[in-house]
Amino acid sequence: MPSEKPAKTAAPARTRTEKVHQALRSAIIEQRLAPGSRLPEDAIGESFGTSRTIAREALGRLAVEGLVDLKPNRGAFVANPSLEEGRGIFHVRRALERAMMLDLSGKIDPAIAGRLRAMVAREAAMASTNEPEAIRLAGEFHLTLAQLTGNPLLLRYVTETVSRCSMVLAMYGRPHSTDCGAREHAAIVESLIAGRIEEAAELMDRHVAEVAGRALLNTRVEQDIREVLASYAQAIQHA
Amino acid sequence: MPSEKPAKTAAPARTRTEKVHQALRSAIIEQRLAPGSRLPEDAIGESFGTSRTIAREALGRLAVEGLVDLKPNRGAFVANPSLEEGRGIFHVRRALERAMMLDLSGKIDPAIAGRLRAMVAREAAMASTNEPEAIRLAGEFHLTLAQLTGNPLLLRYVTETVSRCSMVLAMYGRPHSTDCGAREHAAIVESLIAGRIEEAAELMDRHVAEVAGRALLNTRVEQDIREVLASYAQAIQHA
DNA sequence: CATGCAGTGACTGCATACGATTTTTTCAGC
DNA sequence: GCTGAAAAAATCGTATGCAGTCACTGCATG
Repeated sequence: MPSEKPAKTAAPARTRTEKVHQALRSAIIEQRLAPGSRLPEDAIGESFGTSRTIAREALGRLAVEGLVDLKPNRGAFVANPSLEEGRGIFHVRRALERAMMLDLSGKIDPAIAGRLRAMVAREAAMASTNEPEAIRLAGEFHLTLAQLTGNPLLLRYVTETVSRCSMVLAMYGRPHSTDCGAREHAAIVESLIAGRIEEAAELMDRHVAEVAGRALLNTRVEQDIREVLASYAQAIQHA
Repeated sequence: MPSEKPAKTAAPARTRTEKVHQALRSAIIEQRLAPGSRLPEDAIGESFGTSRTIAREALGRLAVEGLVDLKPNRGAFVANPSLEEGRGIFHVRRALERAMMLDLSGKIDPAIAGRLRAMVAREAAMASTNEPEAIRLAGEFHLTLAQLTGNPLLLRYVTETVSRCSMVLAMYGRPHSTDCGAREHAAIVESLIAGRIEEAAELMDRHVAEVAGRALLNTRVEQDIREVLASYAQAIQHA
């Protein structure tokens, strides 16, 4: 049982289905639920004090979002993207965030500028003291920018890709590879505020590419049980 | 009752939920269901010979896709994007399809080249004789390219945006504004086959922008009842 | 010792039932 | 006839129950 409460997102979540939907999403993104693990409807219902109906519906929606795999007659599993899929997700995110920056042209007034600077400052402060919080803030930074475009679809896609990217990073990224984000975010914000949109877009593009590169290039994680067991099998043979 | 059968998509759709999900999606995209119309769970269940459970789950998933609006305790409605949202959707699509083209670098072998040329040829042939089919083929062209990238997320997003763009076009586009697509598609394919990826991306970018522009730029539809009634109110005052 | 097969258990797929909430209709009072 | 409140209808939100399907275990067989 997790000791700390899961982070709450924005919306109030009227119905239980939505509550469970969001809770599961957070749990998956925050890696409380390991990729590939089973998600039985019963267990979820019991955890949240609801019936299977709710759990079932939430799982269906998460499947649409790509956070869980739904296998017919077998049940739901936390998505377990391959390294290759991870690269693909980052690729899409990069394109989206570039478009997002271009869309922000003329939408940065002084009040917003202040808010963005404050966000980045908080992020920088957390970088050395509270890493999980820093990671969360880094993600929120991108989401805030997406929100500023006023484009609901863009917001949805950026939200989804950011979620899945953090999942991929947790799976394949090296630890401590995230703390460098604040400085880059700051540069992006300053370009944005100065109205140098093209430059900001370029910076963002490189930022996302670098985050992807840091994590995905050289790491390799065994996907298959057999790969994991191979080394043990060898050990046995040598013994 | 519709006389022709709805078009079937790729997947076999094992469960009834998935079947209803896909059927509703097709119905919405093909404009069989007008934007804004109610989607009562009972009615849907009855139409498909299932219980509300199925209908409800399908609606929830469609809501995640953005094709229906789910209002708490009120029910589901076919999405009714404003002109502004329509522009936003096209904006996202443009970014995605640009990324898609760049992703196709080195993935066009002779066999694929042939397939693409054939597709465009069929499209051109249909342009004057069978317009609905031409529109369908035009959409399929984009989907085929997305599939060729081998990036599942990109495919999903392109599929979604293409769907929603055709919806938006049907709502706000002028009639007969779609037939010019084949020539542009041909140019894109030739650049692609020749390996001039940057050029192909540029062409695609302009292509999507133009499709959007043709439809959305000069048309204006009153979104709000009040806007519609404003002129009448004025007339009364003048009388 | 490896392989095939039937029994068992767990879990999903779907339908139905009931309480809650919203919308519409009805009807009394002005 | 219009306004407003109360009753009625419609429809959603959720729980529960049953049947179907799949995976797994253990045993028999080559």
